[in-house]
Amino acid sequence: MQQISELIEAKVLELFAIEARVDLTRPEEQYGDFATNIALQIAKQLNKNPREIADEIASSLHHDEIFKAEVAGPGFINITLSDQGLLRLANQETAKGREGAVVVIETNNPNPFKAMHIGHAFNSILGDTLANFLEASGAITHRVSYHGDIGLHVGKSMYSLLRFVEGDAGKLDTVRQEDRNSFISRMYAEGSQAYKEDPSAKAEIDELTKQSFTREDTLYSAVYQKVFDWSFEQIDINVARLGNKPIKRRFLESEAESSGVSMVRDNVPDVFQESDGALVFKGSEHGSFDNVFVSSRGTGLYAARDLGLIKLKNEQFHPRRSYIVTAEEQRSYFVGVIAAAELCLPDTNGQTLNISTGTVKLSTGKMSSRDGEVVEISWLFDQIAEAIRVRGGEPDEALIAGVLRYEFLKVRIGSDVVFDVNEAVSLQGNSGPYLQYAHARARSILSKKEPSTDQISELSEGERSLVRKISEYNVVVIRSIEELMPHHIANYLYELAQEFNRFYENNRVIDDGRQDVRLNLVNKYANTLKNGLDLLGIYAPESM
RNA sequence: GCGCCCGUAGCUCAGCGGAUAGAGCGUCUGUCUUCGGAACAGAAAGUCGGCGGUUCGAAUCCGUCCGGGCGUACCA
Repeated sequence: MQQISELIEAKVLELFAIEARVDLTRPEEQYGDFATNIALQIAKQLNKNPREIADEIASSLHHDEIFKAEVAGPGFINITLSDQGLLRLANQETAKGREGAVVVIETNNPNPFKAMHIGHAFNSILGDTLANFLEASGAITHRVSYHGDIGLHVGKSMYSLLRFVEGDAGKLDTVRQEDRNSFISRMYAEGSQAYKEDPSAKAEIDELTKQSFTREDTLYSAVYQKVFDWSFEQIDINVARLGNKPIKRRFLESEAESSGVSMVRDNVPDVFQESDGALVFKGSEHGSFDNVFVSSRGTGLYAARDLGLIKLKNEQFHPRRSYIVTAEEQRSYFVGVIAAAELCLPDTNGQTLNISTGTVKLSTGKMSSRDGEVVEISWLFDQIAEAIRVRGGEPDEALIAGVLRYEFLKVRIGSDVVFDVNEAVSLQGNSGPYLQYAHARARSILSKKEPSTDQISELSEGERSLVRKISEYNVVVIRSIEELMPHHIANYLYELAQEFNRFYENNRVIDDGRQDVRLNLVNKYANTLKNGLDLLGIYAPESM
């Protein structure tokens, strides 16, 4: 493909003395394998009819044996490769645009002391997938996580927990392991409600929140530690169930806090200024908004912690790039935090990038969750498993994760995801299971007979369509990885699987006269699909 | 008010300077004694929010208006 572009560029230079950049696109199949609009682009400066220009270029290209060139429409040059040329294209390797660069990326950040919900799942899956992309492009990738182990949500949970244990932390042992998820979730919900409705509870919770920073009281500390451990046990389980790869280092807000607050103090008044007793960063001068980093009480706020976290990551990894995936409401906030960090730590300049996602909204369909506010991840797992069972399938973990991953990865990063459980769980059409099924089907054929020959001379129409689609893989993947936009791959893989299913309907493989050729193509297809699914972190099953 | 994001088929979304605007779901009609039907083929359905502009060419770029979301100092 690169050669074809260069060939045409050379012809344009030769015929018209113009140095132009020729971009090839993949047009609809009826037009050929590649197309370029170069004639339309240079028509004006040549003051010539674009079709004439296209004709000249096209006829000069005709000699080459690997393709034919035709002019169509207002002046497009459509290029069709020989079957051999197309097949060769289907075998290329992907490029390594980040070879050797050290990068850090947060791949999950649910908080302990409260339930993990669907929004956490979204960010986790996205972060993990982008980490796959970074790795695929050759970067030395460190997956990390970041969690809020201090603050108001801890106070709320501790309020209910201390009531539950009635002075004896040992009472927590009566909670069975399989109930811990919902137990933690209930404790938080109750504390949250009390905080809202009962002024005396609110005062108590504020006090318990302060204690989350120090944890000096022995009962508090014992309860805290136990539920902290449970929380991470559950977080690890749930994150793994999403299909995420393990993280290298877990960061906590408490450690980021101490690092961040001292950093802020050290940079007064150059970076931060005192205002009403608080330490403030004038983000409005840096494309953000003025924001308090250290409160007038002297405690670090969220921004100070994020600042400290940037420092900790830099010290530990010295990354070329550090990625933080968050919801869009934090977009402008992070512009400020990153600007402040770069002023305090000049060697982190250009290092930290905030990728902001849309929000997960719930459709108005039959969406039930215990408190009506959030959809807990464990509930969602159950719903998907049930849907698979209803269909007569085995709800193994890989399938469940595939449903969620694909649902979140198929939309462009930044746009909102309206999550409809019923639809996600329908397992039909443009869905994770469709792709997994399309893979299992192909592998099923291959398990009956192995492909032998790699000698393919001529392709039938249906075969050629499949090869044509396979040959698009590299371009799509390179673009997707470069832009860190998973949806390009997701959409491509769906089209690829559709193409295969079409092929499958009309082309008998085993015991057909063209068995050897077709086995080879099925093998190519299955490997291509698997590679793509691997990048998305979706398991490609041999059977299901 | 100011800043950022978004308005594409009934619904959910791709397409982000080019050839008749695509897909899934939903609706309607078919295929079906299957190398695994979680499939395939087809139909109906769109003033690409409105209006201007740039361009040989605009859903795509620019302006403006309308409509929605988020943010806008001691929450996270």
